[in-house]
Amino acid sequence: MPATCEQPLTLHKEKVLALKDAIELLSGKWKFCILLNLYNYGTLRFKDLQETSVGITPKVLSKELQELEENQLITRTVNNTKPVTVSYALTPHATEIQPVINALVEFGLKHRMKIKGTSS
Amino acid sequence: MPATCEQPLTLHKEKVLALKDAIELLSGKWKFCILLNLYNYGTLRFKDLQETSVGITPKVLSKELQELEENQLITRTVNNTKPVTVSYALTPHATEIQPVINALVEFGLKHRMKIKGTSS
DNA sequence: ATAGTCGCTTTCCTAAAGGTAACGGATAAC
DNA sequence: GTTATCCGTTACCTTTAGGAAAGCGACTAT
Repeated sequence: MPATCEQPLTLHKEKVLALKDAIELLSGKWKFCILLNLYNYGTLRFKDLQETSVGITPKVLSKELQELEENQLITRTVNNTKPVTVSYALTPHATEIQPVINALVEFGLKHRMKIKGTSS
Repeated sequence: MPATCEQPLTLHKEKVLALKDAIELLSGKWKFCILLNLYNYGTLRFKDLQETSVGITPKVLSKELQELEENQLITRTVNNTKPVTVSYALTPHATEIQPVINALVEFGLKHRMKIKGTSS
């Protein structure tokens, strides 16, 4: 039905499925933010993530971290420190998301200028 | 607090804000999918989008399109055809999102192989 | 006049996301 | 023994996203 079709239909459908997988995994208010902080700082403890992801509550942070770990995007390491601390870090597999985040950040910056300049 | 800091704090905070803006705008189950279809086909009518975004209901599609239009990512054009048709197309500003979608698709493909190969 | 297409809108509902607040065990400092 | 830190968990609640089903106005074809 569409007027133009730039690529085979099957290839396009595969892309749609892959996109839906990625969305199912990463959508929500916090996951990208958590990952960005880990990209920037390398390794962060629970409390660090609570502070850098401004506004998140411990309950939600805990849940997001579990989901990211289940999907092998981060690792969880318990350190035997004085009060127990837990370190979170990215897995190699998570580096595949870095281009996504970079692109999102860049779009966000441009969109800010575009929209907030227009509607004022 | 974080162990390593690869860039100035202010720059990082700006990135976090831009990322949150982008997430607020694009998160959800359908927006990326709609945009991908428009990238692929160039221009689509309401019903085309309903078919290519498999599973979406007219109500939700309508809402998503309105939000995308409000944010100047797509244009809405009413054609004076026999039964009324409406064409949706991307704005130049929307091309900024293409890298995001490409990166998401690529991640989705790799993640499929990684996870579904592992857990079987 | 009946039935179909297209682009929605409306109503109703459920499930999930996410927030608030308080508490828990472990350990350590005062 | 009281307080504090760290990493959560639990219980409860509100908000939002999103799905199901039906209808509607304009037009067309039979």
